[in-house]
Amino acid sequence: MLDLRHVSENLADVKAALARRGFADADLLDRLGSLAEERRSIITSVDALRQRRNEASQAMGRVVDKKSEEFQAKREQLRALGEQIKQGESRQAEVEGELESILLNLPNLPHADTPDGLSEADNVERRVWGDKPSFEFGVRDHVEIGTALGILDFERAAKISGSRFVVLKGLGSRLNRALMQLMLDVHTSEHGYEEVWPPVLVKDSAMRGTGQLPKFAREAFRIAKDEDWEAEADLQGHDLFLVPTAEVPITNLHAGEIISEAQLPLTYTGYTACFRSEAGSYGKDTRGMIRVHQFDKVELVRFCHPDRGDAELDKLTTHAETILQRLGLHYRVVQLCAGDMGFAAQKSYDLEVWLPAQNTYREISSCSWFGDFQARRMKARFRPEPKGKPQLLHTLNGSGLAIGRTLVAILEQNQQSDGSVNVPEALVPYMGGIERILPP
RNA sequence: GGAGGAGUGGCCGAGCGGUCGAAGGCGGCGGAUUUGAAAUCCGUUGUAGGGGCGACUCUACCGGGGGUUCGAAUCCCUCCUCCUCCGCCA
Repeated sequence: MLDLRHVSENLADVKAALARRGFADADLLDRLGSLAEERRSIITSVDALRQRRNEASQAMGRVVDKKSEEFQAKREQLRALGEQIKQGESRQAEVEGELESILLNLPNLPHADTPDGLSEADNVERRVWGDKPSFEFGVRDHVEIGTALGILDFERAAKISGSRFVVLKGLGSRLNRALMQLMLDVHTSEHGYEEVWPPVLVKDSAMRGTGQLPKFAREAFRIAKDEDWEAEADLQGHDLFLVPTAEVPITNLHAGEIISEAQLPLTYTGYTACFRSEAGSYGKDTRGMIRVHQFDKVELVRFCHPDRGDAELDKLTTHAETILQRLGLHYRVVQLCAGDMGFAAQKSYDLEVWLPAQNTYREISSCSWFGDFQARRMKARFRPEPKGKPQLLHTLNGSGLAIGRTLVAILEQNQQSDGSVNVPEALVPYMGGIERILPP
């Protein structure tokens, strides 16, 4: 969420910044400006009325004879004043409600470093690691490879759960588990993250905190708690959502808290299954396990001092990259342009791994710096040393990595002419010494 | 699912419907004392939003929301959370 004061005092700048990401609803921002003004004048007048009432009420408390006519008359007067206050308060609540709903739907302002552009095509390649593997045989995609090896089963997944699901079997399942362990081990013991295993069902307040709600409700799976199932459209805390990423529960760990500055940065890594409805992506990546409703991911989350955000983003990105390097997977890093960034991000790098069967790089990690955007929604603050006023934290997160897509990349980049797949050296210990997955 | 109990400031904990943003303690900060430290003493110490160049001032907040009242931390309703006991359960 953007700061109301900042937005209303810098309307033109905010409009321009939002336009960079393709958000061009100038009327909405004007509406916000006039509401902000109205809000201030209501507060001023209601406060004055309240002050009058407080003084008068206190005077009444000191009156000895509470049965006197004077007292009765005064009481009538104050009753009218009370009505006025009530009216003012309800108008204030109305105005603030509308302001909040506008603010909750405004995306973050792109950072000055974020390049211009409105689509994926405008992203900027920052670096490339490794070389494209070359094959002297026709490359096959992960669906073919995995199915032939008997480690991926899309047909049975569809039987059980429908399209966009996969069953991992045998060494496929083991590979998935090995990846999870490798990632968590590296991030905890080499990069200093604290490991957490959070709930994957979360309240709407958590989804709001990180920015998934209210705008992207359709992209989440929602669990109804009781027979309200279809009845209630508004989200009043009765429902739970399946997390689309561990970012949600882990970032919300510190919602409503005030952290002491000395504890910063706070860094967490955690594995969760992730659930996405993929509404609006019909027909996109329908084959294979690139885009599925349920996948596994190890996430990295950092909370830091506002001055450190940029450096923290570089660090976080490097941590995610380490995994790809350990696995020997060819990839590149692109910086997202303003229009391609997520709703809450102000600066983002994507890690894109090479998929030979698609002859393209595909996102396997997205590392973002959110500034105080999420922190404001969550009320996550820190206290500057030694005795300063609480200030909003900065939050960052990135996939480290999406396990499913990593598995795809391994199958495709490490495929052999005989249909087997080499297990990356770093994973061999986690695979019980198995170095190669052979066809049955 | 059934029966009870509780939610107050960073923490603990008091609080007859008016003088309560809230006693007291702990913690934090500043100072005195000390060669230094501990101990002791004195002072200070919430958040947010208005107004003012500023000193400052006003308003709101005692789990959330609603109500009663001239006036609510205190009374009523409702929701949420936590705890205890019983049942069920991986």
